[in-house]
Amino acid sequence: MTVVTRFAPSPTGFLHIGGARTALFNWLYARHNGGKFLLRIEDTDRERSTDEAIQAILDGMKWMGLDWDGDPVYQFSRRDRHVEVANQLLADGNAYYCYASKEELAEMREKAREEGRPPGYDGRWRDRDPSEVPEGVSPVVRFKSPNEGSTVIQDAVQGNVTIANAQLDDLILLRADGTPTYMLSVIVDDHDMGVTDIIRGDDHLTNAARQLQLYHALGWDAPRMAHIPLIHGPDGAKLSKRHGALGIEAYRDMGYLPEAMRNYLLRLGWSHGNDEIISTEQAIEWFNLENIGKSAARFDFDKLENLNGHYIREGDNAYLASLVRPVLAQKTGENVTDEQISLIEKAMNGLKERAKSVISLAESSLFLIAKRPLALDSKAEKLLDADAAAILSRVADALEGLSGWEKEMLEATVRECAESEGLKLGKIAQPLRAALTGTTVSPGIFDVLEVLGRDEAIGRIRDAAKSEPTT
RNA sequence: GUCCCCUUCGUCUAGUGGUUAGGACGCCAGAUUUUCAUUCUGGAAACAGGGGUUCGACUCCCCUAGGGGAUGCCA
Repeated sequence: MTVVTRFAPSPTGFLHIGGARTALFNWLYARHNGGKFLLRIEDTDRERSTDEAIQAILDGMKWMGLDWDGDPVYQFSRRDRHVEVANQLLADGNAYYCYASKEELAEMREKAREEGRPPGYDGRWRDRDPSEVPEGVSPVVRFKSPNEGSTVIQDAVQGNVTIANAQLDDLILLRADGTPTYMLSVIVDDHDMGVTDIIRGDDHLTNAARQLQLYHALGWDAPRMAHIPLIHGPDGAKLSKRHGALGIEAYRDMGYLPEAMRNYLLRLGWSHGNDEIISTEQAIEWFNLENIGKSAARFDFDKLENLNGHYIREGDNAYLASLVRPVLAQKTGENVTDEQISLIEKAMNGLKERAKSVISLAESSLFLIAKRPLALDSKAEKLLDADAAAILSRVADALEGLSGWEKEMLEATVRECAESEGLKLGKIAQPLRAALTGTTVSPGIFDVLEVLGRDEAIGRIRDAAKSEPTT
């Protein structure tokens, strides 16, 4: 049977990191097995679902590079089908109308707690005579779940998990207003969509038992299940919207690459021996359910950043330049020209070696597109004293005499200057760097010299030396 | 309260009865170097506790502790 997985977020907020990992695992599993990966938007909570959230989820998925098969399924649009199944359950005697009020429910919960019993609805309308139905109360439809025995979840990650049926109360299938609840909708949709494997957070583990009972009552085969552990924040607490969980777009804005996110998230909870750097292609080849860990993991920015640095260093120069472009535009408040981008692309080898994020890549590119005279930071300014100015002036003279402008000859020339001045290369390189970049940190100085080009480079050196050509 | 799950360096993890308990991030030291990074070398750092089972337990069982999840007319 072809594998069919799905990612089923509810659009009540953005796509957070845990959801992104769940989506990734489902995607990898489907791709690994040559199956389908479906997307279903669980928007049955009309109060809290928003179009903005749907858009954020779609955008987040696209950014992560997780493409789904077919069109997204909007759960709310399938409500008639859900009601139909509820009616079938009713007709088969597997469901019933319940007229209990919210107050009664609250009482039941409190009482159960006091008596140390499993909490929940006590089933008072399970077998009640229709003549007792109160006036003017619209009932909910409840599932008549088994009271005896137990339900075993054969989970691909958690192993066999047994839950006593007495622990599970009669859940609501249809609300008083006639709309289906999540518990009903998921199983109907998973069944109708032909989902074979459900991979989701283990906060759904108890739900799984309830859903299994429903599958059983309906005479349907249940999909295979894999409940993956949740991701915690750096402090070990639950990573939730309330606790500083960020939407996936926040990571994009912080300058993380999607390939780094994929690698990091994959490794958070899944392993393949000692492998750390795992490309997406490799991940598709290797991914399985067996190697998913059972314990919750903490999110660690340091490791993400390290991976991000790796993928930036490995990244294609034109690709990186294109990512830098909007950041630069935002930082300078000006439009970035194609010429400037090609300049940055040319300098990319030196730039990307030093970057940990697209943001820092953009920041270190700034000097390339700066206008003369350069603004100097305080350290650069300190470096450019009178002595330095005099030396730079002579360096400018020497460079001006050059017939070409290739890195090798630039380096040879500067080294000669150092030798004739009786100075170590560093004594010239640092002032030169300050003059050319306005800072004390940059790619190799000869690369900078070459990329900047003759006129711009000499101009910047003269600016710093406050000198005119001597000839 | 009730039920379920988890527990190897600070963090992510490998390990499936016999290992000097391995790797990665981070940290520390050193090498390379025109700055910063990269790269390379080395170092400190862990089996939650207690009982069993066994010739032998990180690996199997039980208990305790700690952590997490569920307990909605949310998903």
